[in-house]
Amino acid sequence: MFAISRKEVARLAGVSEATVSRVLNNVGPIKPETRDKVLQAASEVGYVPSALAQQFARKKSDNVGVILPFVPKVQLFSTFYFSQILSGIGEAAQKHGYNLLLIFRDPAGNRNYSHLFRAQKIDACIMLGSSDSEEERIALAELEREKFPFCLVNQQYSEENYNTVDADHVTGSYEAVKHLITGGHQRIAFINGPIQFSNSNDRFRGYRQALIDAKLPVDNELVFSGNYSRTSGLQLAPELARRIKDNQISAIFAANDRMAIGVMNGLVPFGLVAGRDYGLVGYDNSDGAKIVTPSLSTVTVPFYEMGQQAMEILVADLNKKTAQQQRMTANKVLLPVAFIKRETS
Amino acid sequence: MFAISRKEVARLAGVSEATVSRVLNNVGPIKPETRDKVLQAASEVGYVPSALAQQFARKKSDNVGVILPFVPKVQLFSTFYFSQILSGIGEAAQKHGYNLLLIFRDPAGNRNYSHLFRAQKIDACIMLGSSDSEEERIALAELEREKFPFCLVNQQYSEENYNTVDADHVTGSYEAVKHLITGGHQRIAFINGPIQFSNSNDRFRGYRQALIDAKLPVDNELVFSGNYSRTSGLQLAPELARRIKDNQISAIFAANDRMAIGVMNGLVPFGLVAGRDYGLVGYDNSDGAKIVTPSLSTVTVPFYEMGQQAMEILVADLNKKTAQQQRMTANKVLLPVAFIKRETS
DNA sequence: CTGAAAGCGCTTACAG
DNA sequence: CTGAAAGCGCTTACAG
Repeated sequence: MFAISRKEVARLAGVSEATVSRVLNNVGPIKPETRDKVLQAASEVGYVPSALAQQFARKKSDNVGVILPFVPKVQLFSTFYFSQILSGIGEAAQKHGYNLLLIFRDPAGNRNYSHLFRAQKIDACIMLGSSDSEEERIALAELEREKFPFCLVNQQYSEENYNTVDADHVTGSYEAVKHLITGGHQRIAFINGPIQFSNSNDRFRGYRQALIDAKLPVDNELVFSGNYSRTSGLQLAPELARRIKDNQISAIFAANDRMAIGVMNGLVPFGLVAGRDYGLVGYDNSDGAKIVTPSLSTVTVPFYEMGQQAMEILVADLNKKTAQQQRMTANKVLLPVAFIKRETS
Repeated sequence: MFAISRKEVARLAGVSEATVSRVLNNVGPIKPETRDKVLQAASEVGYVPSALAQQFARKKSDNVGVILPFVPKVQLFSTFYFSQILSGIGEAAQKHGYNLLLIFRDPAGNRNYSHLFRAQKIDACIMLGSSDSEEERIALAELEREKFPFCLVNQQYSEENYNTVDADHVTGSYEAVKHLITGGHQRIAFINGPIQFSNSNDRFRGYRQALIDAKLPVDNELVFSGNYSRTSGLQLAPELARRIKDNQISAIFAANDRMAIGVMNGLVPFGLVAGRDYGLVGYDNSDGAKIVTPSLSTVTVPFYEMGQQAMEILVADLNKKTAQQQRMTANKVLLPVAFIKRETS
């Protein structure tokens, strides 16, 4: 149960403890044979440096925090969405020697992100599921003011100079709607998610522009809103069914797959089948889109790459900081998305 | 950018630094007015203790590691599965003041879990997606030998005395198959996952027992194997189609929903519809089971609770350790599952 | 009830 | 190229 100490290694190798550290950290000039002696001794006793002591001495935790919506709410979000992003973050973190600290937002709505930095629990953090609110803005502004490195994923505060990794949802939505129009649809309903998410607004802009470019009217009566859950799509079904049957709606574009699938499932009891009685396009290219019947046309988003890039940006920032570089200008990355045609459209 | 130090607080409150620590940690007897002075001073200067220094001094990282399959492979597993368990772990961790350190297994197959403990990066860990292999057994045995607290989720090494949280997959599978038998099915195929997972074996045992209890033969010709992915189910479709049409198979029980859905999707081109032309039951009650058409009968597993319990077991172990209690006997928890009837059966 | 001091196990500037 | 020593910011046994 006793940890093997550095002292032991030093004794065995016949050098000072400082030299052991230097060899193990590959720092400073070391005589090759000294290095060998130390390495030999270290592996002999199975020495493992204490990360706790290193972090303390270096004043660096090597942890990158990943902020997630508070637990019960995670379910509301697509698990697909988070898993993909998280995997991407994990891959890049591993590559650069950082640990991932998972942090669920406080249920009480408390947004004290800087506390995590002040307590030195994390060196940087990645915000997932961030949404525009007064508290969130205040919390992010504080991080910025204190120069704590962070990066937003899939959420933008356009007027702010924050690191951001997002996907081109305007174009993605534009393509989705354009596809429906090309397919002959003129009355296209849009089901959006909450407007606290910048990517909801992006989708609306794409939807709107596609209509305008096709010289079709933008009718507020055709814009609905849900909360990105399947249930919220399901609940709109009766209203949508009525309008489809009245020929007021011929196709539907939903801001994510889950709502699209909710709609699709909900319209079946009304005898309405996607792809046959109305066009339907979702968004995200989640696992669900492939397995539903008929399969769901959608827009694929490079979530994995988004996670990777967010991590890369932070690593770059952390290295700059080490190099005493001052003001860093924020990095804003926008990745491409792609429309995927399946059976519902 | 300068962290406010404890020294500052001590000066302001007119006490020693030791007293500041005592007040903030609520340890030892403190005169109420001293406490007030310190608390007042601390909040005045916005003092936040360094977690790094605390962890170092206490020789305790407050981190619980969550070991996940290595990144590319995470996709093979159901994201649903991990999200649920992770949320449960997160909830319990938060409650007890532990941080979650996400650790993806080494792609190289290296299983040096103890290194994480020796480096003091984690105080305990939870194993997700563990499967029976020589390397895994060696790595776990080492943890046990060193008395590093860990807990397995959804995987058992029955002959070993390890902390384990699992669900009663034998009964779950038994119920699923019994339901099919009750529905009049006599030739029930079983699609299992890799046998390195104890829960695959559990499912087979449940399947087998249900047949035996119903005085039906256990026919090896009816047992197939996949890898828990949708694709592996899809690939079995041609063979299954042939057998269904030959009346050799009347129903299928798949070890998870994804394979069941793969089968279901794959049989459609053969004109075979689940629930009409053959009975089908999956396992997990994933999101997918609800959205496919026809909806999939399945077995629901309390993943969230499993995560919670794993964390609770570890917290109890860690507290015991602190209290110098010696040999701890492992905790083995088996949670109940429930069959859910939907349209495919 | 409180202070002075040792100690946790490293890193790293300084001196040689 | 290497050693002696200061310092990182806490906790906690010891003394009073």
